[in-house]
Amino acid sequence: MKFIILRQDTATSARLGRISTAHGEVTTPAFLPVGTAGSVKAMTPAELVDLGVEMILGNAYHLYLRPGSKVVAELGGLHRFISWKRAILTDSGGYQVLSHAKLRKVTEEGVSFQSHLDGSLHYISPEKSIEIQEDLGADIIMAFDECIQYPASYDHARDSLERTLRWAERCRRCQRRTDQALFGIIQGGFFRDLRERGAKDLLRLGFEGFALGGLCVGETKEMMLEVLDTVLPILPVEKPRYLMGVGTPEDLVEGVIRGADLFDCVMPTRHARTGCLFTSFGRVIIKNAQYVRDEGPLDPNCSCYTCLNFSRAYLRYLFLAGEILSARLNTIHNLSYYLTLMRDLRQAIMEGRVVEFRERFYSLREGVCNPQ
RNA sequence: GGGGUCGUGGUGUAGCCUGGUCCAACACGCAUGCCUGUCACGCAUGAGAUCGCGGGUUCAAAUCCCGUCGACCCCG
Repeated sequence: MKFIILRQDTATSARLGRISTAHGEVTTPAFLPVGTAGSVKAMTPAELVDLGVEMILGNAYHLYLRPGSKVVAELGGLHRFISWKRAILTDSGGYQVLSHAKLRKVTEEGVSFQSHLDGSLHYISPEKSIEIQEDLGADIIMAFDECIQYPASYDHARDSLERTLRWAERCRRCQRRTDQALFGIIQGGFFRDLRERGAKDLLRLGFEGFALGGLCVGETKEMMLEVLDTVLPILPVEKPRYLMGVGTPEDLVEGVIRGADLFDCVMPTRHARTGCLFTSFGRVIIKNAQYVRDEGPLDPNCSCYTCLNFSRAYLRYLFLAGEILSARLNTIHNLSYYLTLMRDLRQAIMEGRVVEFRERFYSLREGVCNPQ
């Protein structure tokens, strides 16, 4: 993997860049749709390409459990298995330590889980996570970290951070393949000194990119932005910065302005399936009764397939009727919205008008949007 | 013409025999919100029935009695 900065904004920390991988280039700032279990739910790879997706995210934990990372390796790796020719980044499975909290046991050595699929016992260590991710063969792989819930005590956040740092070092050391970029993950909860330590200690281990983890776990917007303001400035300019699990359209704008390059989030795809649609005016909850006879497009400013061809009334009907097409059309739109937002942000960086973009982005939402 | 069963929110039901704890419960539906390194799930909150109608018994009736209307069934 290679990363170059094409343009650095002067008024903000935003930057335009390009990641080159064996599976194509990714222009940053970029949003990665989430394809946890080897598929971006409801989308075909061809549709993702049409939307302009250059990299997707897969998950080591899920693919290890099913169909099995060895199976994927035997079938030629994840790209070939899911027929996705562009770039892939795999998550280490660390987040599942958090999301499957009930079933976990964390020790210095690693984490034991009970499978959420069949209850069988499994064990993932930093070494195991790297092995899985090398079997999957993504272009970018993540260090195995521990993501803690919010709120967390200082002592817990510190212990967890220190363990995550030791795990990061083990990940670095056990890496075999040289054609995959390994990113480290900065934890530290919402304590400024811990985040600073997490970043500085991780820098010394020499990863090819740096991620901020443990964000958007229940903290306030201000707290998250404070972490970004603390950590992003001390990261090396020449390495990609990745905000894991982030976030809302607003989060993306704020992240880009602070110098983040990569984002992934289930929000556009999951919300598509649960009827919450993103538009230039804010969120539209498509099941609401006010759309029952609404013949207009979901977002008049959007030129995706869904907005060009279907009415709000039809989208509402499809959703309430539980039609599969609802998930598909909604996902096409939400992903289109996210990808267009990122494309517009990149354009704004290129043209040196990031601040203006931000103002317009927020002003469109004032007063007009669906009351939250 | 005779006999029987049933009528409870939008839908389907529970409660009725053994009247009070039912200004009525459950499911689905409906309405509003939530969802941030994903079980196409899930969660929260809310609206909605004078218990077909009328009368009676009783301190008290969705519940017992009488009448009546309606739906369905059986016999003629």
